[in-house]
Amino acid sequence: MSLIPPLSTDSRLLDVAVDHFGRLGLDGASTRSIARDAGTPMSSITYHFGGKQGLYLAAADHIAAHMRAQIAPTLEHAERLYGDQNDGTQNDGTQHDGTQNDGIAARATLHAIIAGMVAVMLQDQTAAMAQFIVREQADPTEAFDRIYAGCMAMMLDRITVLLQQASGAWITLPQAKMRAITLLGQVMVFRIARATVMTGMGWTHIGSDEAAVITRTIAANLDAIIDHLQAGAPA
Amino acid sequence: MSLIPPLSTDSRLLDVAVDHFGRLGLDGASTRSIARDAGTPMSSITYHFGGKQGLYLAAADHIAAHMRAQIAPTLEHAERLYGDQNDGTQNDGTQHDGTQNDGIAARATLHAIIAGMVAVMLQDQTAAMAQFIVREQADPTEAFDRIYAGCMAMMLDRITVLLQQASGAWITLPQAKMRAITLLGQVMVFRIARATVMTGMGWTHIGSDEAAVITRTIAANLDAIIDHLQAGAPA
DNA sequence: GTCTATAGTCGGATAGAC
DNA sequence: GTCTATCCGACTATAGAC
Repeated sequence: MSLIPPLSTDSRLLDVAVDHFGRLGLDGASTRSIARDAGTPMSSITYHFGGKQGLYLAAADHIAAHMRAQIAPTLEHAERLYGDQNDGTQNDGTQHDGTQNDGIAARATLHAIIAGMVAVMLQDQTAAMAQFIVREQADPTEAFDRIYAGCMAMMLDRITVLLQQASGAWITLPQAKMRAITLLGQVMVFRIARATVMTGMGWTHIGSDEAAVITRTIAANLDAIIDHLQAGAPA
Repeated sequence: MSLIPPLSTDSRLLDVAVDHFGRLGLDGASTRSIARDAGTPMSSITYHFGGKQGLYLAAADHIAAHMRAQIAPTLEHAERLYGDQNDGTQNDGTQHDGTQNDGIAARATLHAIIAGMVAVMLQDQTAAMAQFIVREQADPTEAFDRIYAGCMAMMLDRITVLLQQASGAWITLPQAKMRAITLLGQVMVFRIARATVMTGMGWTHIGSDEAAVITRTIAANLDAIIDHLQAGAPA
């Protein structure tokens, strides 16, 4: 919320806090270390955020904002390319005919979103954020509510609606949401179970080649699932 | 390893340790609390396990053993039903003809394994274990190696081979392993992102109905993926 | 084998100087 | 707004009684 460039005390504290809280948890992280890494005395945390807990909640908001900022451009770009799914007009102003084109556009939008999510998951800086979120899922506090409302709800809902459109509305909304969650799992596993992926695949790092393999695999699964749903076989 | 029923000091310590280390991590958990919950003085940890780190590694082995014990029966049962994939004989002694039957048997075995894994993930007691494993993936120590070697390698490899057989060998081994990992992700998400699932689906608990919905959804995705691969469209 | 007592370190909160 | 100094509680490890 600061107007000063990117180096104010509270902004530095937030970045360090996300990293430390993510890696160590609320109890595990120490305000002393966070303050030291941010180059400020410990009592500045009390001054700016009211205490450890206040900093923790601010870190949660910071994570939600980061995720939103990373995903939003992909979402907008995809929907600009393939047309808004919610009205009957393409971005060039022509009408399209409903189910068929909607399905194709929805599928393409889904591919773009999934690719964007994979890219975010492969960023180094999302490691701590992912751990923060995972910890909050295991024992949700107010921080989870903020992250859920701040970015997860939007992403899940968007993917759910697109899946329903892409499958030709053969499935109910809860069924589509379940599919959206399994898609989330397929993307998430490459962040959360990174060590298993590296060991299992025999990879030493994840470069552009490995990233492409990951994206292609999930994209192929997505196509398989949509085709299956279009064939009218909801489970 | 104790021969005394199920209540020896070290056995109680191990159970409590898995829970505490899982929820709080190596640094976050305290030997004081673990000892207190196990009803034994803190110094018994030094005596039985050499210290905090020793207890931590023992907890990792305990987790691997638990997972193996939970999954092994499902694996054996499935392969007893549908025949061993590695030789040419059914369990009734008759020969089968190769690709076609192998594919059907492999698919059925995969369904049984996935259902078993989902059931394990929905157990309350796997919450702490999953968190333990997630934490080790983010910053692997010797504990991860033990868990990977102790159960994950076996499960991943088995699923990989079965996927290859079920798809009629249209895909390479690395491609099959990638699919196995995405399957793992679909199962995992219902444990790791439990709060998101509950909020997103509007569930208040996961009973047998919800468990059935989860299993059916992943099973449908599995069929979709296998069908897609059989059609000869590897990504 | 089991337990008590203690040494030494590090944590968060806070008061108050500047 | 920024920083120092201090209080008090919790932690691991260890020595040694029984």
